[in-house]
Amino acid sequence: MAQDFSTREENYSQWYNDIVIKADLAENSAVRGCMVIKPYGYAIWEKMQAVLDKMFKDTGHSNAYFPLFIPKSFFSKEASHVEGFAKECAIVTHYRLKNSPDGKGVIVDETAKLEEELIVRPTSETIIWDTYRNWVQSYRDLPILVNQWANVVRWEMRTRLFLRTAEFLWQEGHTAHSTQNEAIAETEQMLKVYADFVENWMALPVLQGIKSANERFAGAVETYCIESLMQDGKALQAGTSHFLGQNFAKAFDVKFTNKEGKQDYVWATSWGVSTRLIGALIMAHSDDKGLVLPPKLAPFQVVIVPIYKKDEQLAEVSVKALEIKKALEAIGISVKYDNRDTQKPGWKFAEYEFKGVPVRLALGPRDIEEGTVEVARRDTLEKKTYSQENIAETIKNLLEDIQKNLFDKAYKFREDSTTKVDNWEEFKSVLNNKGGFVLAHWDGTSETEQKIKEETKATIRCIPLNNPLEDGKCVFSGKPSIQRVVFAKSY
RNA sequence: CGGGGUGUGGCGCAGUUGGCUAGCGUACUUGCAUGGGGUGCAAGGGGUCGGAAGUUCGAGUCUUCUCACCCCGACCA
Repeated sequence: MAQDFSTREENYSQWYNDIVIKADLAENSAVRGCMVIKPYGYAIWEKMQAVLDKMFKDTGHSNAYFPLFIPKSFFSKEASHVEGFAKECAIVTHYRLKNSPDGKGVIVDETAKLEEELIVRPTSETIIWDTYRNWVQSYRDLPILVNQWANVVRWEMRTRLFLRTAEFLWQEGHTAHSTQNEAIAETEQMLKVYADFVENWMALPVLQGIKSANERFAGAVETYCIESLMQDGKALQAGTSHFLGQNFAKAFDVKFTNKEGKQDYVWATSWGVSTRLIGALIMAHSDDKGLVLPPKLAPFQVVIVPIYKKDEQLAEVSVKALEIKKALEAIGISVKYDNRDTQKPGWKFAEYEFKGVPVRLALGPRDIEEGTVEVARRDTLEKKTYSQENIAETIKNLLEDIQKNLFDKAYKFREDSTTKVDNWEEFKSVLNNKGGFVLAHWDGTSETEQKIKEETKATIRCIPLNNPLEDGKCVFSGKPSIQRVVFAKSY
């Protein structure tokens, strides 16, 4: 069978869709905007969850679970929050169905109308802060360090698998603190956790920074983010961490008695990453032959494909293959031995290639005779024959090398795609022709950012942490500026 | 939510100004050969043409409505 993928060059978004479908990660469901995450795609999410969950626990957090439904009245308690989410909420209005009078199916029973309508959570701040009120009396009850793994619903107009769906999976951390400084430290700590995860596990370099007022989370005082760059030159926000100040504490009346015996509102944070990370993972590393996965997140890191003609040969090859599998597993490498007789070796090679398995071993009668094994790496598509001696060690090093190579490649791409720009013409030209991150001076006003967005589609992705100060003139308004900020078109 | 497009065996598609038995590729099943990069040959099974209503002697084809998906906008993680 010939090439059945779109290439990045031909049609980037089609290429992305093809990979999601053909690598068996997810598919559209019967429900508009909602996807089915298939086992292979879900396995990646489970790996992400496992790593992040440990990171959260290691920083002192515990998991809990709050309801899917939120009373409508909760939403209006925090003004900017409701404004931010009102337009994309799913609402439960009734609790019963009945048989249709015409005998065809069921209809909503109008007599079963809910006293108070329920919102399907687009995020859980309101229900959680309403709950926290009862958990906090004294500074001794703080901090509260809770995370939940959940699904949320945002009624999006236009959806794309993993990148934007009406329902998605995520984690949301919600913490409460007795001081502002402690809450800010928590916000920054979790940003670092995300950056660590995305760089060291997803092999994707990120910029860490804070959002401009326009891009800030609805209800936050400050939004911190990590921003990554995709191969088409568009930015993707990989994670956010919010310092919520006392906004939600005031809205939900969460007070505590401090050491001085005085009442004060608690200080809050929230932080989250979602299944969108899988979209980032796909777009960051994959090529025209399909998915490319970093070894640390691949559902299985190595696949062994036996080559044989007769059953006796398969038996012989299998002995060796299982021996190698065992040796690899002994040092923590996950291995699939694909001895299905229903598919040909060549077919399997192609399949594992577009599913992004980092390393493929082929083992046949010739190898048995010569004590060798053929090793193919997915990232560079190189094929080499190694001795079976020390094969586990060889593969271990190879996996580490692949992980590093993917990061380095993505890092180089980001560096090559980052441009300093000092005038408006150049700004527009770089965005339209080259894309990527554009570092430019900005006068700090929302109006300017808004106008730039209208003219170029680019937004401020972040103001980097520890950003070097540098006098200059705003690329749009010409007004004085003290630093460059990061502009890009984004997902 | 606006503009454009597409819905025909699992998947990808063809189907003329309405016409008689709805095709092709691939996948699937069986057999034989094959097996170090998506095997070859042969024989088979599978479709109320997205759904509903209408026009007509006759609808995959025309009309209206509806649903879903894709692309481009506005909005958003």
